[in-house]
Amino acid sequence: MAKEESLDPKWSPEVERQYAYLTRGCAEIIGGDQLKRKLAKSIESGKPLRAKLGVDPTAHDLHLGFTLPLSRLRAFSDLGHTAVMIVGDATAMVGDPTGKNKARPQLTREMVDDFAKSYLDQTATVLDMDKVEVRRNSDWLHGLGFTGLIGLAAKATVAQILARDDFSKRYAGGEPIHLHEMIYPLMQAYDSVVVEADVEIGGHDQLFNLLLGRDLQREAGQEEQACLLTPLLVGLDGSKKMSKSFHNYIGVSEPANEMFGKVMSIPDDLMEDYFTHLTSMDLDEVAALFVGDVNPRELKDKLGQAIVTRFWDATQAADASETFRRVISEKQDPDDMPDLLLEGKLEGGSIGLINLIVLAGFAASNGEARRLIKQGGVRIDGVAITDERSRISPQNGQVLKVGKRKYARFVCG
RNA sequence: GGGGAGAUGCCGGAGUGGUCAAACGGGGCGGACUGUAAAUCCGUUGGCUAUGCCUUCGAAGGUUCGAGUCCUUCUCUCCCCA
Repeated sequence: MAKEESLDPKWSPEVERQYAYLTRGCAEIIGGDQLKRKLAKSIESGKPLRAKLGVDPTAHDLHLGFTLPLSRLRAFSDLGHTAVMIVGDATAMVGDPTGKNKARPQLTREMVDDFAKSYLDQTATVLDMDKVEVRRNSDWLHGLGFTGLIGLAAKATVAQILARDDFSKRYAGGEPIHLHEMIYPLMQAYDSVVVEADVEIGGHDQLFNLLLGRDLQREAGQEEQACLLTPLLVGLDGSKKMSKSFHNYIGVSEPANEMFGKVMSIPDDLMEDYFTHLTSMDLDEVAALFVGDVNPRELKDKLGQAIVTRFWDATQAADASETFRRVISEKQDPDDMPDLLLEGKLEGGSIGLINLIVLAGFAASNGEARRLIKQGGVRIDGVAITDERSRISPQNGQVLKVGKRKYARFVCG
């Protein structure tokens, strides 16, 4: 990469500025030199570049990992280029095989439409949707027909597709690979041809897919797209990539307190990564944070507030920080907690503790409630109760605490 | 079309007739500790009207006093040959 750039040092400062802005935090850049050339041309002609990001609507929640490519797309629109967001409603029904060790369940039309809507809503937390060109790839993919599909399929070889890490692993591991999954990369690569993308943005695991876009564009007589690969954000567990299926994610629309708390739970080593990729802080500034003696707790608090501010606002961020300190660090009760209506639930003014916990929704079964009690995780007004057979006579306003974070206030009659 | 292997709890993966609600690991949960919902350590992890009972090891039948473990059929997957 460095070599490629040094070949042509004549780029104007404006090209370099835009390039740096657009590629901030990228894990890999394919065709970086091409991108600079495109930028130079665009600046000269006043014609904006077309930056493509494809998103398959396959679930309701958008998590912070998705915001990395979204932020790159945002960078393009910030600079006056055209952000093209492709809602992969056709590809979603096939299912991206990337990183999967098994085929995804087939989604129905209704599910995809539903997901697409909530995706776009959540995307608005990062992008200014008025500036985004939204396209659905069913518009062209569904009209391809069998002949068109054959034509597409002729563009790649089985060996090429199988060379992908995820496929080869599945193949080697004796996992099923369906034909339609092999078509997937072609479908999304074809999108690039249709929207005439100058740049495509994607997660690092999408490398193969995006490269195929370049191939198809070349064959179609278009200039190849540059590819900006964002790193895969590591999830809360500190090892696997953030993903819904690993339960290690923070959703973009989670409540401020929840979001803040989850940030506080990341391993310390992850902080720099999160500062880099989830805030817009200057990279030098980020690096400076980690120089010398730093209190990880303070730093993580700062990180949490920065992230909550981005998705909510500064006031909520400050509140979340404060609440966390009081409730978690100092083990005080939070200000607001759900009421637990006990009217009609009591017998002779009392109730079994186990029933109470299940009633509050803090345990899925009596057995779980019993376990929680025995393990000392149940408190009423701060007093631990460890006898599973206890009967409680709840008083209005008393606080039931289960585990570290589950609270309810009794409301009697 | 032929031959072989396999399907176990949230996940991975042991288990080959009773002592199996099922080893072990991961994850989850609880506790202690702490600078945090980090790290570490300890405990726990099917359900119930609970020293017993019920449901669970791809599905349905069967053998047996007794089956995750044996038999039959079925469903699904993988591999090899054609």
